[in-house]
Amino acid sequence: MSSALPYYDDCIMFLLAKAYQKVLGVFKKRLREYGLTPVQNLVIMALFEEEGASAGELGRRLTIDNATLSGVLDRLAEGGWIIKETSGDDRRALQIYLTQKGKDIVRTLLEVRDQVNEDVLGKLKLEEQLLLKRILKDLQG
Amino acid sequence: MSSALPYYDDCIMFLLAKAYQKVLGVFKKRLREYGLTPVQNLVIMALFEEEGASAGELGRRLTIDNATLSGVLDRLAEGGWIIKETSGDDRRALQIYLTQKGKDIVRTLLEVRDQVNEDVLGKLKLEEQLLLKRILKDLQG
DNA sequence: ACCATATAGTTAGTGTGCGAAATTATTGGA
DNA sequence: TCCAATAATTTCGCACACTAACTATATGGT
Repeated sequence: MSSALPYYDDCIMFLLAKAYQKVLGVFKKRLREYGLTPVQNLVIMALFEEEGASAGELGRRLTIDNATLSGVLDRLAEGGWIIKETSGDDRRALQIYLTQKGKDIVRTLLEVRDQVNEDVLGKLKLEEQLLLKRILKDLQG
Repeated sequence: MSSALPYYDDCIMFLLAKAYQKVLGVFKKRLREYGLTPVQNLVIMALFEEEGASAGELGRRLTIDNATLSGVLDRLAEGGWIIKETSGDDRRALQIYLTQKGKDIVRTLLEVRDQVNEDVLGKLKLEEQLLLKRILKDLQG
């Protein structure tokens, strides 16, 4: 007498999708007042950690496709968060820098991240939080 | 003496995003030969479990936005997987059914799900798998 | 019966993700 | 030096995801 579970209750893709969408929504809402999206946030933080990075370097660091990143960078430049220069060493490549506006938002973005982490993970035991992070990293590899 | 972690190593949104993208990619690749996307797969399975469902019911079950679902249903109908009828009870609503082609793919979709689960979760201990699923469900709520 | 309100679904606009083709610049031989 | 193979980025096309606006239908109260 098996009471069949719904299909998606045993579909890891579905479970990940919905957890991700939920968390992304929280993040998005918190960023709205700054006019930034979650992905734009990630790119700003990656640039803060690696000034003058090229698009390729950012893409590798963030696992974002070149084709996707190209548009994200355009919107960030248009919003005055970053500057795209062509590299002197290799004129195919970009050197991308945060503007002052970009640098000024970094502290806020760190706070937003920590608030979202707390919102989302707060209800879990510390050991569960650590295990979850470890497993999610393992899944990527 | 804090050796600062990269920003995203302590950003649950990022960790979820990348794990999800990885698993989604595996799923997508396995479905390509059938001409279905992962989301289309989900809708077919939900319809299999709830024949004649309306768009709203599918959306609630799968946590998919009406606006998104509308396009997904169009593409499924165009591919001959489903039929959209307007309900007699309430002419605003749809009654959506699998075609024979849609019913015939169900067994395959179950196999694909199980293969992907095995691919992705196989390296984890069983207790880790269960904990992961539980936590992901908790995050949604 | 009538109208305000609510509900089901579609459409438009923006952002993201990804495969594939195109563009421009670099490099390693022949 | 010149040309083929590579590499960095962009562009195009398609599929979602989500917000807001819109259409069509239902419903409840007067």
